[in-house]
This record gives sequence, C-alpha cells and structure tokens, in this order.
Amino acid sequence: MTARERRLREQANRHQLILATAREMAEEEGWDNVTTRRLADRIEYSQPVLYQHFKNKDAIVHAVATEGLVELASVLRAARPESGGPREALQAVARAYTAFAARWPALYQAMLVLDTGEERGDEREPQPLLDVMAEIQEVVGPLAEGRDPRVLAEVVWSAWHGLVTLTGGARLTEAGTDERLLLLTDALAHPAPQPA
Amino acid sequence: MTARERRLREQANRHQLILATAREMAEEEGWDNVTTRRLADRIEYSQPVLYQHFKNKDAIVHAVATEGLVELASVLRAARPESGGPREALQAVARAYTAFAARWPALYQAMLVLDTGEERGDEREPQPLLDVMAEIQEVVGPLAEGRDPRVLAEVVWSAWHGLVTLTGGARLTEAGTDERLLLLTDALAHPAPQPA
DNA sequence: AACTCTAGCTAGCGTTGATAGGGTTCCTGC
DNA sequence: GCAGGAACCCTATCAACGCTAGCTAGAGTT
Repeated sequence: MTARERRLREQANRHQLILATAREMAEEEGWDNVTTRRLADRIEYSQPVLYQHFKNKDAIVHAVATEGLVELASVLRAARPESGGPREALQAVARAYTAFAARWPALYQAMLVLDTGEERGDEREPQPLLDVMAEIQEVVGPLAEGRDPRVLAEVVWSAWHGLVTLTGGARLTEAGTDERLLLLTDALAHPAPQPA
Repeated sequence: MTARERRLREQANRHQLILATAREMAEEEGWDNVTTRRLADRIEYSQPVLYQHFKNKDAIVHAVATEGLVELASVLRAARPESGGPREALQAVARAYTAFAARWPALYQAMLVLDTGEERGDEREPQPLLDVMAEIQEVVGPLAEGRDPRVLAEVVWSAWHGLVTLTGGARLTEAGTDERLLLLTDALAHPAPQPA
C-alpha cells in the first residue's frame, strides 16, 4: 500500500507544481502567454499530462483563482486591526485588498476577471469567495448604522474591485489609490462624521 | 473623381459593417466566439479583407470599444435630469450607467475589460473615455463639498464599474443593483444628510 | 484598346487547446 | 523470481485560431 500512497503523493505534488508554475508564469508574462505547451515544458512534462490533473486549461486558471481567493481572505482577516475604530479598520482592510491586487495582478485577474463563473451557472458561489465576502461584511458591519450590512459590503467590494481593475487597466493612476480609498471610506462611514 | 469617391464610400461602409457585425456577434455569442473567420463569413467577405481595415483583431475590438464609449458618454449626458437635486441627478446617471452595461454586456466588456489600454502605454487616454469621465465629474461636482471632484468622480466610476463587472460575472445578483446604487449615492452625498 | 493598379480571393504558416493510441515502466500475485 | 496486468506518460495528430503571401481578375487611366 505504501507504493500506492507514494504515487498519490507524487501526483498531488505535481498537481501543486502545475498550479504554482501557472501562477508564476502568469505573473511574469500574463495569462495570454501561459499556454499548455509552455506550462508543460516548464514543469518538464509533456503537454497531455496537464489533462490528467485538470479537465482543460480553464480549470487550471480556476484552480489558481481558488487558491488566490483563499489567500486573499486570510490577508484581509490579518489586516483587520485588533484595536481602533471601525473606520480605521475599514481603511486598513481596503489598503490590504488593493495592495494584494497590485502585488499579484495576474492572480487577481484569474480570481475575479477571467474566472467569471458564468459557465458554472447552477453551482453556488465557491466557498473561498464567500469567505472573502464574509470578511468584508465583518469589517463594514460596525459602520452599517441601519443600512443592510450585506448590501453595504457588496458596495464596498464593488468599489474596491472597480478601483483595482481600472487601475490595473491603466485607466486610473496607481498613485491616487490611497486618496481614493480615503474618500471612499469616509463617505461610507458617513453616519459618524469626523470628530473635529 | 466620383468613382474614387464611391470606392472610398464603399470602403467606409464596409468598415462600419465590420464593426457593427463584430458587435452583434459579440453580444450574441461572446467575444470568444468572434473569430476572424466567422466574422468574415458573416459580412460575406474573405478573412484577409478584415486586415485591410484593421491592423489586427484587437484593433477591431478597440474600435468597437471606442464607439461604445462615445455612446455611453451621450447616454450619461442624456440621463442627467434638467431639474431636481444633485443627489437625484447622480442616482439617475448611476442607473443609466449600469443599465447601459447590462443592456450591452459584450460592448461594455470591450470598452473597459478587454481593451485595457495597457499595450498602448505612451498614448493618452482616448478622448471618448475622457468624455465619459468628464460627464461623471459633471454630475458629482455639485456633491463634492470640499472634496476633490476629480477624485470623487474616480471613486464613483470605480464603484459603478465594480458593480457592473461583478454583476456581469454572476458574483452579484442583478436584482440588487438598484438597492446598491441607492446606498452608494446616499453615502457619497453624505455632506448633505437627507432632509427628514 | 492597351496598360496599370488595386482589391479580394485561395492557400498556407505557425501556434493554440485538446485527444488518441502505442510503449514503457512499475506493481502485484503466484 | 517471474509473468501478467495495470497505470502512466510520450509522440503524433486534430481542428481551429490569427495572420500573411502571392495570384487573379476587374476596374480605372491614358
């Protein structure tokens, strides 16, 4: 039985190697240049091996995206300060969100631009994505003040996502991100105007 | 000379035919299924004819996108009510923006998702996009209240764009759009709290 | 009427994602 | 220790992609 286990372990390792390599290549040269041939070359296997692990190329992107969502959820969790006001907490998480997207643009793209989840219509939203949304809702909750925390979280998330994608597409300058986040945070925390 | 003019007119017609057909096909089956062969078939010309009009396929998408931006700018302009408060004006334009994106998802994708403008690095932002941004700034201006209208406009635009793309990717439900827009508008107009 | 030039076609190149089928290697059971 | 069988991975190939070269036919010019 130990032989069988070794095989399984090796397969699992290769599975992860494919994902890590795909992510690396995407960050280096963009997803367009991650072809099945070049990816297979880089892991030093032949092209069809990829299809033993994943149904198709989209499935690889999807798997990378899922790992990214898990990572993002934990980053957001870690960014929430233990003390301080709710507005500062929101601003801190906002910075963490945009910083994550700026640090790993290809990963972010896989998560929320390429892997739109349209085709998997009947499936529920994947758990890692729900975790990210829950984390956002957690940090905006204290600022709701009568507003629906869920809707508030959706709006916050949308604004962050819009900032990130428009900045990534060079429609907004990277330099202005912080100023925009400050304005956004202040606006959404409006029920408690700045103590002068 | 009239013969030459006729040729030019025919070329211009075909130019527009290509763009209109590409847009149609994209809305019907998505940009992935708009291939140069199928597009050429549909306009009843051979594939290389496309390359007389456009440098490559991306240039076609880009041209469609530019037309879309012009259209969006005028839609936003028309949506701004002549009378009423600034908050109502913002909400009206917000609805127009999201409705446009929902009505023409493939067009919107060409405008602000696919055609990211990254590759045309040194070029300035195209005028139609500047027009859209100016239109947004126009409607948020009266709500600035000391805030930088430009930054405010960028944040508003980002939030709308995020809502649109997350909704289009089935990450947010289409049904909640209006509620989200109301919350967003109220938050951004915070310096003037609702007269009770 | 002969010439030129342009426009659009057929054919093909290199690359893409994905699959089929043959061989080789390794494990299992006798 | 060995034969049978299963798992595995590679070579070769497919259809479709974006794009280009080169020819042909027809229009415009002189």
